[in-house]
Amino acid sequence: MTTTGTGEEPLSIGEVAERTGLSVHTLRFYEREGLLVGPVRRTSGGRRRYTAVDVDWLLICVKLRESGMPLSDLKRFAELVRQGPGNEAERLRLLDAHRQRVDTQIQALEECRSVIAWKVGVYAEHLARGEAGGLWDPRA
Amino acid sequence: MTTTGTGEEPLSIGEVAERTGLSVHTLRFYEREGLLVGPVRRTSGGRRRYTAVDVDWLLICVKLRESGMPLSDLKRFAELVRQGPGNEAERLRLLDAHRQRVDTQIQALEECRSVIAWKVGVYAEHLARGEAGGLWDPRA
DNA sequence: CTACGATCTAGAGCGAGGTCTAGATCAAGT
DNA sequence: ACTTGATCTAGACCTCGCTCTAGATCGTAG
Repeated sequence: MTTTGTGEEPLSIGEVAERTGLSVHTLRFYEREGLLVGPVRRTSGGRRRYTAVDVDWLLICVKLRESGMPLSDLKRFAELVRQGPGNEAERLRLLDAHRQRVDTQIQALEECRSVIAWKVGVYAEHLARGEAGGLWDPRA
Repeated sequence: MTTTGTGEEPLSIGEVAERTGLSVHTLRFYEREGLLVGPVRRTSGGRRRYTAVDVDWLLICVKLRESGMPLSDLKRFAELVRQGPGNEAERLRLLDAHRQRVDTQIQALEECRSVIAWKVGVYAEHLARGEAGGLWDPRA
């Protein structure tokens, strides 16, 4: 699953940026912040070489961020993984709490959507009844 | 719909804060930023008195913000309403564009949720199979 | 009249999450 | 060797959306 692309050759930061949708700046920033699971390998010349594992982790980060997980939680999660086996229960708690937040967020958004859709309907109907609609405005 | 409460008596900023969930600071901030549809009435002594219309507008603002509309768009929308009838088409465009963004966002969140749920499942299963699980870790 | 809490204005401060700059180095093409 | 473009580091800077402070005033309950 989560195939990263070209088999096994490590990728440059630019290539990873393309594949993850993060900017190279952000990739370096995330690394500095300790959001990665391990230190990224380097070439003899000092350039970063990302492995498929690195990229898979980043893709998960993207999903977690996209769904609103704060960097601090992401960092905590990365720390747990870095520590190795033994703390799976905590990792689970962290993820599950986030999942619940996402569910809540989806519900909230759906409510927003219906309010907005209703207002859109009001305007659409108004316009359909003719631009010339005289007595209208009721503050909305 | 959107009954605001006590019939018709204007409300103080504190009462509006309670009813909208915004802080009094934020209410003043929104006003300064031109996010309200009209200038808020004042008592002789200079205190704000919000009408039911003001509060209804604020409740809509809350929904739009909650669903991620930037303050700049909210401001634009307020300006359009302030200008009065004649620009309904633009109001509609603005709202409808936002509705689409909300839909996209919901879809994205649902995808995130399923990725997260999958990972939660992986951990849960691992833990169920016994804490003592020896060979495990695969970087996640 | 006195207290006390709520409100007022103007403006500073803050936390999150990047984003960009400068100046140097690396690596590949010609 | 030279040019070009990608990367490197450290650190400054930016936007967004509030949030808070100071110091004054209002208004209601004793």
